[in-house]
Amino acid sequence: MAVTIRDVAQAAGVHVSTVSRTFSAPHMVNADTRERVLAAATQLGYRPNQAARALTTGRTHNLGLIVADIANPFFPPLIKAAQAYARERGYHVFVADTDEDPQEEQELIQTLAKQVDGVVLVSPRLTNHSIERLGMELPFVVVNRRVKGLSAVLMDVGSGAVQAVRHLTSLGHRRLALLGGPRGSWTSEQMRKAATAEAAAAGAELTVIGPNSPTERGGTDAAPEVLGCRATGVIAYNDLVAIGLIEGLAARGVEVPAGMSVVGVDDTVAGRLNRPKLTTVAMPTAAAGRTAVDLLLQAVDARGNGAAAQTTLETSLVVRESTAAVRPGENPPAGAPEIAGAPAG
Amino acid sequence: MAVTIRDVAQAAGVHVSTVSRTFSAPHMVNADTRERVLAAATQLGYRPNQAARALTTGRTHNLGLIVADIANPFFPPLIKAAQAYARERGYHVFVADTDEDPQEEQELIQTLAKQVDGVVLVSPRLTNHSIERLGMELPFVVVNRRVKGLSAVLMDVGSGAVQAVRHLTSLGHRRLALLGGPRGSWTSEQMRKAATAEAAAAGAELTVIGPNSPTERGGTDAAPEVLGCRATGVIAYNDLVAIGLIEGLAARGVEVPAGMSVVGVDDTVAGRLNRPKLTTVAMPTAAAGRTAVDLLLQAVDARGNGAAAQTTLETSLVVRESTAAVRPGENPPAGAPEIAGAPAG
DNA sequence: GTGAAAGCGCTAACAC
DNA sequence: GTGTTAGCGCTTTCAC
Repeated sequence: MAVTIRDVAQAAGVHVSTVSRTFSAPHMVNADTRERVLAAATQLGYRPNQAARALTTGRTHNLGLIVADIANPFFPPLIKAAQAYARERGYHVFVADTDEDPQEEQELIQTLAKQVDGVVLVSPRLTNHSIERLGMELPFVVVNRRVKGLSAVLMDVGSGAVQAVRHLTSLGHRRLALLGGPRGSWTSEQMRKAATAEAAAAGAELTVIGPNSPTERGGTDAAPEVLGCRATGVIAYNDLVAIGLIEGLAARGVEVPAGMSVVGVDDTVAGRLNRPKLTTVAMPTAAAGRTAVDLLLQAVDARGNGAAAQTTLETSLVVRESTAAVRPGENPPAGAPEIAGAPAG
Repeated sequence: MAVTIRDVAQAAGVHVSTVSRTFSAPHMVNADTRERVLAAATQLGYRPNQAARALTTGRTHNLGLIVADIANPFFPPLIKAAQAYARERGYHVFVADTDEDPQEEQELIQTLAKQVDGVVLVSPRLTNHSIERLGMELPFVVVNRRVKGLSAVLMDVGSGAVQAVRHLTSLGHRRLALLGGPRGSWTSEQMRKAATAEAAAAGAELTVIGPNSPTERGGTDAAPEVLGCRATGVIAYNDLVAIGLIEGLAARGVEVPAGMSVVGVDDTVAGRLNRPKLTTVAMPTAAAGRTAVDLLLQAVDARGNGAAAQTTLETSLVVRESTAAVRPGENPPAGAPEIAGAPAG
């Protein structure tokens, strides 16, 4: 097998405990001895075995990161950032994909439990109740979800939706549509509430369409309904849905942004590369990944005590080419009574 | 702490070794006893501690997966497939991102070494020599690279490039350009060789442009050069480069596919969603992920004996909207001598 | 400041 | 078929 602490001890002419101390509590060992041990260690290419170490310390220095779908363009930047940040702090991370299956999610958590110090759950599919129960045995941080007693990082899509509505109304749009996400999505619900309120405040009409599949297909399929409600500006659940919608509209002879303004959410590469380039609500996914790891490590250190922390990350509208001023005549006929809008604030 | 094998033994009224056997060699224990042990185990919620198990067996049941950049759209499908397949076989996977840094790659491998049974290296940035050396201590599988003594999964981009050239020449294009990837890319070199040979065989001219950054920017920047060589059809190193090129051409008043045909490589979402939809060489990334894990597990089981296996995966051209027949008059004037092409085969 | 010894949770001979 | 024992690589009392 590989080189162990015993080999180093022998080579340095000290006892194993001294070698152990040199690595886990260097200040407790005489400088000279330390040098000698370190020299022997590098000479032999010794690396402490984390797994063995974990057996006595109870700290694996590993984290779990569980997402619904690695291939969904929303996740990779988050995974990348979480992994990089964890590494900086001396942790390795298991990345697992549940394929949107709650059953698999639970199984994953349980098999991972003994090998990690904590896990980050991104947009979990498990019920709050299940998560709470599992949370008793292992530190968790949830992303885009609120679970009693657990730290969470939330992305403020509500404010993003508000910005999107303002952007559209400032371009003169008065009839808006919101393409919601899948049933039960926390994000979708936040968007709906915020957009509805803001539209009302701005005196605009807003039709909510959904639930929709969070995919390109979801957008394409919704195109007829969008046209049906006579909206001139629409906010989609995410970039994929927005892109699908644009396609669906094109198939029906409506060009974006000339005939319709479309706003996405997420700011994925796909949207950035789309033509027209997508106006979208940028989600702070990388920051979310880092923050989640940060909170998790805090929770790990606190070992049960220490209150759960909630961090809300700001979103921001990125204006590109898929939105434009409403065409004259596209709004309710001049002179017709506007929908009464409650003044904001 | 959590529930251990000892608790189960006590509850079931047997000794720890019996419990151990019930989990690692069920056939070696009497059916009745086994039932009793299993009952006690589930009742207590016992799960074997993999890390402790690894200490004696030398098998961690963990794998490492090291990629250059998680956020690059090429990798997620591979990661997803590898992870899913590993899980099916009872393995968890550490995913790590080197940020294209060979130093970091090496460090990662070394710190991971003790915690995994093997690692998959995707498009490694380390030199072959370094990899060979590390390969002595740990089973490796490399993807898109050949390293002496190690199993590898290769994607046949050469054949993909040939298909792309044929597609373009069959559309009447006679002056082609190839946008290479970054310096030292195995993939890029394979493409160059294959495309050059096939173009010659088809009596077409092929200009190689590069090295280019494997990003959208790389494509945009290459636009002037592409125009300069008077090509009417171009094959880009990957989808991102292709998309960038299309943009760069548009900025110069050249529309795709009317004014220029463009073929990408990878078949990422980005290309699928681009407008015009990208004609591209589909890379079997998911299959590569699965195959890599498969080969790795074989190597792990063989423990040093067992020859290194090489698997080459086919690529295939997906024709969409970014390629079209050459415009009349765009080729060398009729009557002018064609470039002599060596007949194929 | 360093050595000796026990033990983390588990498996693997070896007895019986 | 099951119990006993030693030990995987490491940390951590406790002596000295």
